[in-house]
Amino acid sequence: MLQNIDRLKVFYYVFSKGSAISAAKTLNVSQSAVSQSIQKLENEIKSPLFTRLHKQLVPTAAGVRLFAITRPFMAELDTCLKTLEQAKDQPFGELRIGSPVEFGKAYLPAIVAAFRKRYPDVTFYIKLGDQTTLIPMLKKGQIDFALVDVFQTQNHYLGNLDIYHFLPVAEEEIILACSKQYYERSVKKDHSFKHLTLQNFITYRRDAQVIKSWFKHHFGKSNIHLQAVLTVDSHQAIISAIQHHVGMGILASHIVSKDFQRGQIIGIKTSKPEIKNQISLTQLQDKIPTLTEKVFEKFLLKKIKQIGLQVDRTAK
Amino acid sequence: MLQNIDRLKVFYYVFSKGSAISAAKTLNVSQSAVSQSIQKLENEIKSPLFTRLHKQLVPTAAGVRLFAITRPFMAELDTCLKTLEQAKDQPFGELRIGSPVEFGKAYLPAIVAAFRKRYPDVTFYIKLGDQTTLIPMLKKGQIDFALVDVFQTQNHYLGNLDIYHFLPVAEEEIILACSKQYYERSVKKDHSFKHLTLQNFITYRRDAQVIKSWFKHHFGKSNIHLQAVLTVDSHQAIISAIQHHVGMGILASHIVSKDFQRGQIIGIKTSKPEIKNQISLTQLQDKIPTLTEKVFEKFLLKKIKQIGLQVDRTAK
DNA sequence: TTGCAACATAAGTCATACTTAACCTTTGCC
DNA sequence: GGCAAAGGTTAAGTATGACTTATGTTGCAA
Repeated sequence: MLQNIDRLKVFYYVFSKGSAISAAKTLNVSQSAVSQSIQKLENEIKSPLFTRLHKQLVPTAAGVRLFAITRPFMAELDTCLKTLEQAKDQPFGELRIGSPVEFGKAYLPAIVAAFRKRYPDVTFYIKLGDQTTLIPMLKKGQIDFALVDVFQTQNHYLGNLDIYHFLPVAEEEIILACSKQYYERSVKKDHSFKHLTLQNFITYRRDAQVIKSWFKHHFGKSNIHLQAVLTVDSHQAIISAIQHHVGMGILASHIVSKDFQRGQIIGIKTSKPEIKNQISLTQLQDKIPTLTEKVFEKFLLKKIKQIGLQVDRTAK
Repeated sequence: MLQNIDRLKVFYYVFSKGSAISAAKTLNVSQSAVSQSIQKLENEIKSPLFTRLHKQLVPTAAGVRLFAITRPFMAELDTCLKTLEQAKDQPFGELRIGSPVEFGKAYLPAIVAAFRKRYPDVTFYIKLGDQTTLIPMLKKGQIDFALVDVFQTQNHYLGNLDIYHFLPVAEEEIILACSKQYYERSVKKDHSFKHLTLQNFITYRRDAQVIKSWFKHHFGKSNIHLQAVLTVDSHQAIISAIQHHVGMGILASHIVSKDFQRGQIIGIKTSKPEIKNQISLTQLQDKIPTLTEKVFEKFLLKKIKQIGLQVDRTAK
């Protein structure tokens, strides 16, 4: 590796301008400094870059090769710095967002489309996943911010959560649901703890963690045994299974709002209010948000309000 | 433009290694120096490149963008320097050669092929043209060396020729020739000055400069009027026209050696010996030739000897 | 709690990039 | 042919700024 990359800058200008003097002028240094820089560079790579002709520096093959690499880099660097500059005045560049699968699939595309209509210079990268994938990505700087389910973010193997900043932005009702047919055949309006635990369950993970949380919340009991008739790590599949009368599963009510209103899907009510699952906009505590991020975040909150998922601060 | 490109090198290592300390180790400087470099870089571009997390530097979007540009450059630079290094031990890289059209078409491809069989790492760029195009290219460093017809290089508008080094490498016989049929019909063995000037001529340029040179050489007379029945700036076309009995034209004898031997094409003899046109290997006087160039030049001389075009130093 | 690991900060030192000034060489002009 | 101009090189001194050393800070692990 070169000791001093900076001399390449001098080389670049000498090559482009064809003379040390004009390079010196654009670099605001003396011609002598340019000459010395080029010599040092040549010594370092042990190849002449120019043949000294009278009043001219004529590039050698080595010089041409080096320039072929340097020029595009200088150009790219220039545009890169310009866009970074530009992003200070107006939203610009790529936003890398993490989002829960359901939310990302259901709402983000429309929000992104609306945002891009207003700010066409912003592009997006969306990573769908739960907090176990998104939080580490946040920590590694692979995404700029993440929407995560706070409810599920009790897991302590994510490390210290103090380094993150959580802003609740949306709230979803988490319900235990089944199809109308299944309800009439198996639940039969019996919402007792005992009867419900004997149902067929469709689970996201083998340990049925989320369903157990539901029972904990609604009946205050843990250490339950449940019959998981289907385990599948796709929320879409769970919804489909419920619609096909396989059994009961945990859902965000807004995801199936149509079926819900029509009575095709039934949510189990108890004396307790439904679990509210908060989706928080999460980012690194110490990170200085860019203009683009700030603008998008504001936009996101507005859109979420329009959708009707905004955090209901009067609820609890 | 960045004040100090060199700090990008530090940035590159910090980003790659994921920490300032390991970057400092590979750069053989203190951790503090790395930290300061990064801060200066950030100040300069007025965007944070990393968010400071405990014990970690997590790249920001800007950092990612900058790295996306910097990494490929560093990689390319590395391989470029390596190949420049490599070219010191063995022929390597691209050779840019200028050559007269005829010579380049007739002999260079075979020579290049043979050379590449032995040194497959060498590639070629061949520019065909006469000295009025090749010499300026040499001067601008666009070709590494040129083969040029010295005979024609009297033109003083090429500038001072002292900055070039000429090494005669090949010699071609320049003859005034016509087809057998044309000879029998029009020349009729009359090689007198008067009779010859009355022939039909096929010329390369309107002013028939080369043909007039031939008369100057063979009869010592200038200021001649000639009948140019065809002017075409392609040697190939001239040969073809001669073969089709259009008239007389100037040729390098070796180009038509087969027709010559068979008696299909006839060269005009006088009491004077034929004009010898020297092809010289020309390069910038002060240029330090690379190993690749040296090896190829040696190879070229050998091949020219094999072809039988070598300079006959006993001739004059 | 202590020690450690990684980064930030401050101040002083030293390297080196730059300047100034001289010199060399070719070109162009009178 | 002599002289100035233009472009580059060389040499020596200066001054910027990069690096070091030492210290401070902060979370994590033991």
